[in-house]
Amino acid sequence: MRNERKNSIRRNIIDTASRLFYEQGYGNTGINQIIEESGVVKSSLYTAFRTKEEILMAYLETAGAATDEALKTAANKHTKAKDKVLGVFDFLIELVQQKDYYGCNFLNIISEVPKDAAVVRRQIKKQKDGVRRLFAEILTPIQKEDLADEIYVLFEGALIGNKVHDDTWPVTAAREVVNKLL
Amino acid sequence: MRNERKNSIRRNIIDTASRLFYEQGYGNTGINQIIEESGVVKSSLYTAFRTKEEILMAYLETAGAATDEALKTAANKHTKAKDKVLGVFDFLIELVQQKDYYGCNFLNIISEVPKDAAVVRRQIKKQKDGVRRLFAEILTPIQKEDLADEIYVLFEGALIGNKVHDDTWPVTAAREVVNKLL
Amino acid sequence: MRNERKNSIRRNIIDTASRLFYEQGYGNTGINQIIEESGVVKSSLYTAFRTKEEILMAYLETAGAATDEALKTAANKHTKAKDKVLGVFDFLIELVQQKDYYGCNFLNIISEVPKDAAVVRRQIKKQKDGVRRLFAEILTPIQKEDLADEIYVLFEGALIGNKVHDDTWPVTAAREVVNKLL
Amino acid sequence: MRNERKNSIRRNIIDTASRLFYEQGYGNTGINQIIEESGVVKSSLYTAFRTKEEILMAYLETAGAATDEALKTAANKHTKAKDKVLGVFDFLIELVQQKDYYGCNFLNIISEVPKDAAVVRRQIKKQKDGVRRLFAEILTPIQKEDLADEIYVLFEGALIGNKVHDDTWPVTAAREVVNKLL
DNA sequence: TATGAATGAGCGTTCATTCAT
DNA sequence: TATGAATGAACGCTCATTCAT
Repeated sequence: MRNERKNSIRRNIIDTASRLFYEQGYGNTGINQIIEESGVVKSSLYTAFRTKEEILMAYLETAGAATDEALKTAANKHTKAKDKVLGVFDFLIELVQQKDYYGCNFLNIISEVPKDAAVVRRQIKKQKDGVRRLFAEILTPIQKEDLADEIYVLFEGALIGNKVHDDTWPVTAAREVVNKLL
Repeated sequence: MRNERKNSIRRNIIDTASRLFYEQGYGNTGINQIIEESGVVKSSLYTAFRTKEEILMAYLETAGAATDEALKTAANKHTKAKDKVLGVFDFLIELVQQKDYYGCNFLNIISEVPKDAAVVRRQIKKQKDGVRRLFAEILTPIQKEDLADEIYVLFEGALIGNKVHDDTWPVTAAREVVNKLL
Repeated sequence: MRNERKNSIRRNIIDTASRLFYEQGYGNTGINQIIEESGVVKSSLYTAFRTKEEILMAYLETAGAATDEALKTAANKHTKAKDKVLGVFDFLIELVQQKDYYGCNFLNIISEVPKDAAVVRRQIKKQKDGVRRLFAEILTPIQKEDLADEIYVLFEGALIGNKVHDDTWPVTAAREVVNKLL
Repeated sequence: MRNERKNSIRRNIIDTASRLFYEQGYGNTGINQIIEESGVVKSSLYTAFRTKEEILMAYLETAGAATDEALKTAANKHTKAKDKVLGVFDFLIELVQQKDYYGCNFLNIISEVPKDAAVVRRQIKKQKDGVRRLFAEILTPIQKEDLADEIYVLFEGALIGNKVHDDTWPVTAAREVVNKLL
């Protein structure tokens, strides 16, 4: 019961903050907006999290786990290595066309965190290293793991290109290069 | 006389703001810091620029022109199309290793501007369209302009990958893919 | 006209803050109370003063000048050195009996400023050094300036004793010792 | 068992709070810091003490008993009345030179307690009345008890003078006056 | 009794912008 | 046109205390 309540507060904050951080950005989201939209009192928020940055970390971890899962699922729809990789890019193509898609959770954050927020940067790097590893794991069976990072660079180019141009073509272009590479 | 002064004020603000926006980010840089470090008084700043966003626009335009120039110069060091393209990536490799390099000016900004700042987003898109066009112009003579956008996606992947991992390898990996593609 | 307004804001803040700092203490007085009772808007206050501590400094300087003046006046009512010194203690006796007297401005502050507020402590020390100097200057003509610090210690004992016991007797006792010493 | 635990909690809180109140001041020490550094959970603290002020009272009483003891010990090192009194000031001279000395426990507090904290002020007065009584008791055998309060004022002047000037000379000066008086 | 969770009020400070001259 | 002064709203965070279990 106690934990339920604590968790409900934490969850509530993380859920609200996640939505706001994602839609508006970290800097453009104030603690006050988080408490208003979550209904959690300010001091309770600061009992659950010591700083705004800690909320950001929770957001990154939550979104990170979901992203890992989604990418793996997309890959595992296929059996052959090349299809798995292409499956990831197919997933991206669908993803970026969703109307509530505002770009990659992690790339959105990385440019607006202050210099001294090394923990945040490290977490994002860690998340992205997971994607590199995913590609490497898929490609190892066909002895093409040395292509993992090249494909990863295309993955990032697809995401940020979509953000800049607000269009699907960067993802499609990246997929096409992957298709040629493998 | 007046115009000189006005222009010197504008330049002064743009120079200072550019440095700060680039090093700290747009949101992490306050108007007060800009006036302190530029020596321009606050109301003069607001005579020269109507909003903070206008200063941002001036920064993007200034940095954009310089970037265009630098990329063209890097390409024009070579004569053959493929070499020109690779020359651009070679330039990136050197660029990201400079100690005062904090990432791509434009990708740094795009994620932290508020939703309603369509002008800013449009400007960044325009800037990046210039890069696509550059690749297309280089590749047209050898009838490979349809690869321009694929190479552009690698260009962006290189930049943002460098930002995330704080390392040169994403740029090198992107260059390698370009080498294979052409 | 401009300066009038600026000064009126500064003066207004200093006056209000002085009263509140003196009556309630520095820590027990919030910026919000200062702005409410002075009528000055919060951001105007922070244009005039960079920090709360700066307001404290202005208070100490203002009160310090007034105190210096009052002590000198009290001393100069007399011509003989001993009478001058006793005059200072007579002034104290009257002072501490005033109904709006809450103790020495400076001793009130010294114990509640944080460790790192060295500027504040230095200012208080400087103020008190002025009192020591006053006694020394009075006593030099009769070649008793070596007693200045002993009398100064009695001066402080009188003030803090009055604060602790909320009574005039510590001042009277100090005066009596001075009478014996000279 | 329960009482042991309760007492250990009380002692723990008092010890931690005493250290913090003394080193940082009452206002500059928050309940949160006390619970963090004592390891006692917040609600247990509020079971043992009803308010922060009650903790302050416990601190004053504890420190008061220790101070009484120390002063008596210092006096009883001697047999003659004058020596006893001078012994107290000798003790002060050593005391204020200790590196973890931050001023008189009681004078440190008196200026920063809110107006309405009459209990606290009364306790401090009571503590200091004990010092006056000590001097009186020492001086009664030699029929000089009428000097007790004059010596007490010097005692306070020594302490607060040391606080202001961060130096031993005020204590030495006070001792010298005592020497002359007796 | 003991406690983990929750509270509302307030902290000092900074934001981008506008006004009066 | 240029400027020093002024603005209201919001910032992230901490306070001493109380509640439900």
